[in-house]
Amino acid sequence: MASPLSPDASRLLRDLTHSLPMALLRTREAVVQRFRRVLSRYDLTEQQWRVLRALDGKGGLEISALAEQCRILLPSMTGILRRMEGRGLVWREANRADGRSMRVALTERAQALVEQIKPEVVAVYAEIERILGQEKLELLYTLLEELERGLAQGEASNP
Amino acid sequence: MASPLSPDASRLLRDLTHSLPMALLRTREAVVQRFRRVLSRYDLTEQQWRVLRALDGKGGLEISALAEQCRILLPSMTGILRRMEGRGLVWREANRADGRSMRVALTERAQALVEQIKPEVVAVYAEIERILGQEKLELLYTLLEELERGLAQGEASNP
DNA sequence: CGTGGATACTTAACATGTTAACCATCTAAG
DNA sequence: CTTAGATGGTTAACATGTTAAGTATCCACG
Repeated sequence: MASPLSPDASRLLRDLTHSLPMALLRTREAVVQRFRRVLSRYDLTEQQWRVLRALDGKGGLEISALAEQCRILLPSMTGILRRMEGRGLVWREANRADGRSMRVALTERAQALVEQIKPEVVAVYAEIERILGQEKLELLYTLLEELERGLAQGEASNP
Repeated sequence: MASPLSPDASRLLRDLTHSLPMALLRTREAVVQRFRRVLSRYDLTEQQWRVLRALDGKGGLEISALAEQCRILLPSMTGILRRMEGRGLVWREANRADGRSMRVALTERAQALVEQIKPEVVAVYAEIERILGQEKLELLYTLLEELERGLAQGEASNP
C-alpha cells in the first residue's frame, strides 16, 4: 500500500515538529507573545499595532498600500479599520482624485498612544537581541529575507 | 510632545517592514503559500495537514498532545477535529483509563491520503532547499530554534 | 461618447486564532 | 468519604485569515 519514500525524500520531509512552516510558526509565536503582553494592556491586537506602526509618521496611506505593508489582506483590513475608527484611532477621507480609493491616517490620540507604547516595544526588541545576540539576529533577518525573495521569485513561473 | 527615542532605541525599533515579527510572518507566508497550492487541491487547510502529519504513523494521540504538537490551541482543535471527523479523516474514542481525555487517530482513508500527498509536499521542500541551499537552510533552522528556546526560557521569570 | 476590462474596496461565508468561562472528571489532602 | 483544586475538553464571543463574489469607479480604446 504505502510505497515508502526515497531516502532523499525522507530527509526532506522532516519530522513535523521540525518542518519549516512549523519552525517559523513556533518562533513567531514565541516572539509575538512578548509583544502581545505589552499590547494587550492597551487593548490592541498585534495587527492593530501593525497598522499604527505603518501609519506612524506618515500623513496617510491608501488602504491598499497600508494592507500590503502590514501584510494584512484587504477583507481583514476592512474590519480592522472599522473597529479602529470606532475607537477613534484612525480616520479616513475619500481621495478626491480617485473616487475608488480611500486615505487613512492616525488621529492625534493614536499618535500619542504610539509614542507611549514605543518604549515598551523597544524593550522587547532589546530582550530579543540579548537572547540571540546582535550578530545572529542580523543573520536571521538576512536568511529570512533571502528565502522570502527566492520564493517570490519563483512565483512568476508557477502562477 | 513626542519625546524622541534614544539612538539605541531607534536602532532596535526597525522599520515596520523589517521588524522581526513581520520578517517571520512574510517568510512563513511565502513558504506556506507553496504548500497551500498542493493542499487546496485536496480540500485541506494547512492546519488539517498538520493534524494528518502529526497522527501519521502513530496509533493515536490524546487531543492535548496533538494540539501541542501542531501548535494549535484546543478551542481551534475542537472545530478542526469535528470537521475532519465529519469528512471521515479521523475518529476518536474515549480513554477508558481517564474519562476526561480522548484519543484521536487517522482513518484508513486518511492514511492513504497522506501517502498520496507526501510526494508533492516533498517536492515543495526540495524547491525550498534549492532556493536557499542546504547549508543556509540548516542554519536558518538552528537560529529559529535557538531563538524559540531562548524566549521560552525567559518565560518562567516573566509569567 | 460608450463600452469592456482593470482597479480599490467591501461583503459574504467559512476556517482558525485568542481569551475567558464552563463542565466533567480526576487527584490529593484532610 | 469528601471536598478543594488540578486537568482535559468544549462552548462562547470576538478578531482575523482565506477565498470568491459583488460594487463603484477609472481608464483605454474604438
